[in-house]
Amino acid sequence: MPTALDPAALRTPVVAWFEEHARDLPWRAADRTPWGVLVSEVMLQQTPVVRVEPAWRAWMRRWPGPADVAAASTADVLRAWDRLGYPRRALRLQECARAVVERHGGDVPDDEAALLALPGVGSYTAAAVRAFAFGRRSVVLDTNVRRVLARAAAGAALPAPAQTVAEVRLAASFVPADDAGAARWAAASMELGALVCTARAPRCDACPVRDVCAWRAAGRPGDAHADRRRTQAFTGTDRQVRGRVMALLRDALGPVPQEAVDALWPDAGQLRRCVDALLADGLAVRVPGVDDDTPATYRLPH
DNA sequence: AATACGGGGTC
DNA sequence: GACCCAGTATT
Repeated sequence: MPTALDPAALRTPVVAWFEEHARDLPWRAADRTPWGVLVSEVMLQQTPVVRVEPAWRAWMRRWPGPADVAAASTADVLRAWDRLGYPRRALRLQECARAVVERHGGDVPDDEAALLALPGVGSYTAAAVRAFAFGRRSVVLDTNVRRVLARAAAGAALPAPAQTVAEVRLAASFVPADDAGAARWAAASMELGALVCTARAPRCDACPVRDVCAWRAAGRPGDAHADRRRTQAFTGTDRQVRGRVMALLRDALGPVPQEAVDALWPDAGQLRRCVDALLADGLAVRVPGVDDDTPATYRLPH
């Protein structure tokens, strides 16, 4: 086991690099609001920055605060979400807006427990909102930070498939004690992972901590967990079918007849199961025909 | 601890 | 065609 990496030896160059190279993202602007930060974090759950940015701008222009989202039609919310993926996140975001209005008078809370209690907010998002919206200390551990620490501190090519307690403890040991420093480290370490210490082709030559990186020192060994990482398929899965149904309902001007839904997918059984699941999830609504001769229609929830 | 959950860009 | 993306909720 190599000598433990001194937190400051990693932090100082990374934060300095961040001052120079931070992207100019709208949810980082001086006029940002806690709600805007929360919206960005939910949109960024499994969706890349480049796709979120335009959607976030349009969303925030249309619904600047949680009360605006709370009052909106769910159908409009789902259409504005468009193709950001996992539309249940849009549903949760609206539930979250309503919870912020009802529980907190329209102000995003800044304490961990209250944030975690909001729909769609898990450990990462709660920590990120604390740091980026309120400048408070928290342990922000997303896929970027996990990778940076796995390489720089643990000498591994990639973090383990599932987050471990040891990993959280390691991450916590790098977080400065003060609020401002912790928030800065969170943003800087994430940005390094996003721009330099990337999953695919890391730009080690441009890395501010190449001299202290354990992975680089070890000769950039391969991924030890490669055998246990299974890539999730998409083609032919329920996720693809659900996506097609949601796209049809989103783009439709009015109710969609049963036969239009039926034409979406060749496997009638799978399609049926997926539509039923969407109804159960609250992502779609089935409107029965007025009599036995008129077919049912489908639409987004109001 | 595993699994479900979108969709698109990139190598 | 595989891999990845500022994860969360459920089982």
